[in-house]
Amino acid sequence: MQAAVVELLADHQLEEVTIPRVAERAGVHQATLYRRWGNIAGLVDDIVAERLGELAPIPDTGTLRGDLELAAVRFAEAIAPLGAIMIRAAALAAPDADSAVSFKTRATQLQAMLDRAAARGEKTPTLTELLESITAPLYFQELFFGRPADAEHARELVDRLLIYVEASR
Amino acid sequence: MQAAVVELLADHQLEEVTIPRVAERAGVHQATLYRRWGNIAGLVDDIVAERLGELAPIPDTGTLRGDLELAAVRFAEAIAPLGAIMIRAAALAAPDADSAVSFKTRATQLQAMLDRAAARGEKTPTLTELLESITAPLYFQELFFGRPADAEHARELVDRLLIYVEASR
DNA sequence: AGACAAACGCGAAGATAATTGCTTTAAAGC
DNA sequence: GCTTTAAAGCAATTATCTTCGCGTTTGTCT
Repeated sequence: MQAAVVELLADHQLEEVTIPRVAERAGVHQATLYRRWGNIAGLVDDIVAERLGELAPIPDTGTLRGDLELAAVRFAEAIAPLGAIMIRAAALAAPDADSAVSFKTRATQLQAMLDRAAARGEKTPTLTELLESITAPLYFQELFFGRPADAEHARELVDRLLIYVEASR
Repeated sequence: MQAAVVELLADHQLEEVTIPRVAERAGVHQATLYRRWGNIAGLVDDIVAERLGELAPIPDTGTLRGDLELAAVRFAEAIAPLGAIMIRAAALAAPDADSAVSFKTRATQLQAMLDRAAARGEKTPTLTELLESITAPLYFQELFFGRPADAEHARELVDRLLIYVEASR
């Protein structure tokens, strides 16, 4: 299932990736996909969540900078191969229940990461600051400029966030 | 045309806003819309660009902070009434030619704004830093949390950017 | 093994969207 | 005022998605 969607996204426009096509490629019946996910957005969103869970687990390196960088780089690498298209598809599904849950879960884990840093006595950003300073720009660049998320950019963003945190607290 | 789309977006899901429906509401023939825009995404993207041009002209207040705040607040106010839905629709159309042009135009104007500040001798962020620190978070919050862009939040982001710029240059 | 529940396969029917050739209206230039 | 050109209306055709009832498989529990 995962494979079929990723392959289709690789050489088709997002609008061309439909339930019937995914079903054909995956060798399952369309009705199965419609029953399980309802629409393409739900399916793709599920896959993004799955990928992030596998490829971008929340790190625990012992320092805030280490955690942030690893989290950011992993995140960038997990979404990069799929390009802007997958992010757009995931964004489409955003406000409904399921994807909200997967997002919330991830947010909770990131919060725990920040809490660990705070417990060590480090100056830490808020979760919102983290999401807005790192996740948001990575998504944004993909979405509007087609710039794939890469490790170097991710590190740059972490740096920017930490400079701000140091300066303002 | 504008009106028909905005009205439909007001009380329908994005997927329910289709060319045939917009055409009916606007009292024009669907073929007209298909010929001019090809699909819904192109149409919506056009409308977003038009709105931004009208409602969020690039300011020239005399100070960087003033410019940034006004630009951010206007931007937030221009997109807020449309909610996440319109951003998603615009994002869908992102990488193709037309929307790239409108985006580029806007980016050029913002760059000019930054240049003016630099000419006055102010410490200025890069265009990328501006987009990533202000535009990206506003989009992100709308997209994933349904939090409408509001003036206060916009100002907070400007503040964050300027603290960073002061601290790092 | 047998019984049950849950998920999947199948194909057809129904609904909607997208395209097309042609006609008609409107506008612009001369 | 007339000609030319571009855009909009129109309706039929085509393509595509989406849903549905029903039978079959698969896995689990006893």
